[in-house]
Amino acid sequence: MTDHSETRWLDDREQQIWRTFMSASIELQAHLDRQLRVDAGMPVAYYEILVMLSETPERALRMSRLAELCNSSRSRLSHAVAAMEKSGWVSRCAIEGDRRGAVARLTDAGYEALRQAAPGHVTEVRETLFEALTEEQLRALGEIAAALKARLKERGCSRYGRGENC
Amino acid sequence: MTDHSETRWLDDREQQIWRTFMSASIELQAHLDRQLRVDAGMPVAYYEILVMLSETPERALRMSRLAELCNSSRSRLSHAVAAMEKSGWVSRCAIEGDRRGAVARLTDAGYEALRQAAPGHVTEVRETLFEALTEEQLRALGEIAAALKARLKERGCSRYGRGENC
DNA sequence: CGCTCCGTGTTGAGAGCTCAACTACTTGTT
DNA sequence: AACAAGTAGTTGAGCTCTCAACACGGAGCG
Repeated sequence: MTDHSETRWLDDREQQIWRTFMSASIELQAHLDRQLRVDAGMPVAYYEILVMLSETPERALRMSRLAELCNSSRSRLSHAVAAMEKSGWVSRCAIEGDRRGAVARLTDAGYEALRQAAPGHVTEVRETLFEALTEEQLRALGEIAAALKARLKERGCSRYGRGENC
Repeated sequence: MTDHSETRWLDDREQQIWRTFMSASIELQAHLDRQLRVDAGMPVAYYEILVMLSETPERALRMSRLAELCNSSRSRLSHAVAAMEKSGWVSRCAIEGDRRGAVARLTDAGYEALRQAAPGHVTEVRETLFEALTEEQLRALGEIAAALKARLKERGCSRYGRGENC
């Protein structure tokens, strides 16, 4: 609480929109996470990491950069990469010119795992998101999401952002 | 994968909408979770449970019903209620007429904790969601969320739903 | 009754996340 | 050069969630 005025509570309509939105997005994430765990043996967060790595020319990225791209904390990424290193999907090596740095590189096995996981995941995304919405809704969703991200960026870091890069 | 046809990949626009939407909703949840942990010492999932309990006349609900209302598995709720029982926010007691059942009841301390947590949370929701969107976007978001939930309900349980109630 | 099946709730193990603390290196300043 | 401050990444503890297994009571049927 920053102000000392009376709280402006949500009215019924706002409540309804709010709860529906939150439960829809949570359920969607949970659904996709379960699909990937069952079919590919990886949580969706790990999948995202593999995707980001696969989209670079070298299939490799510096840890800090990778964390940004994945909306992840450094800590979380570090744990995740450690776990995926055990699975043989990723390898870590030093970076030239900065002895602090570390680079995560997608291994061939990791690329293969991603190649096998991708079709099921994309199909699930298409069927649960894109086929559920009209073109107009899709356009609106893009704008809404962008507005929310902008809002969070503008004020998020100041008070309840991740302790990092603020 | 259910079909054997070629995967229909996401085009650039779809990718962009998809990633923006997911990262916006994840960040929003994380933001609100952090706010509640810092200011009220509870994760947002626990807050939701307290809210549901507080909205009933008796401030009490059967576990299974409470789980439904919170979009939670029975297991998760059981762990959560156990934790909140330790905090003194909730108490559990038997239910009459069905000796399997259990009822979670909001204690006075729990109600008080909720009363103190609510203003900060609601203010945060208003500022990060409602004030970020136009009226038109809000209306659209309500419909989009409803469509997504309907979609998930219709096909979710069949393949990757929670192992329960399917 | 005795049987099976279903529903309710709990439990424990293990996975992944957050937070804070820490090491190690780099950059900027004097 | 030397020191302070900042940056990169890791680590461990503690917490919450998931999953599978379990215990126990209820319901239906022979």
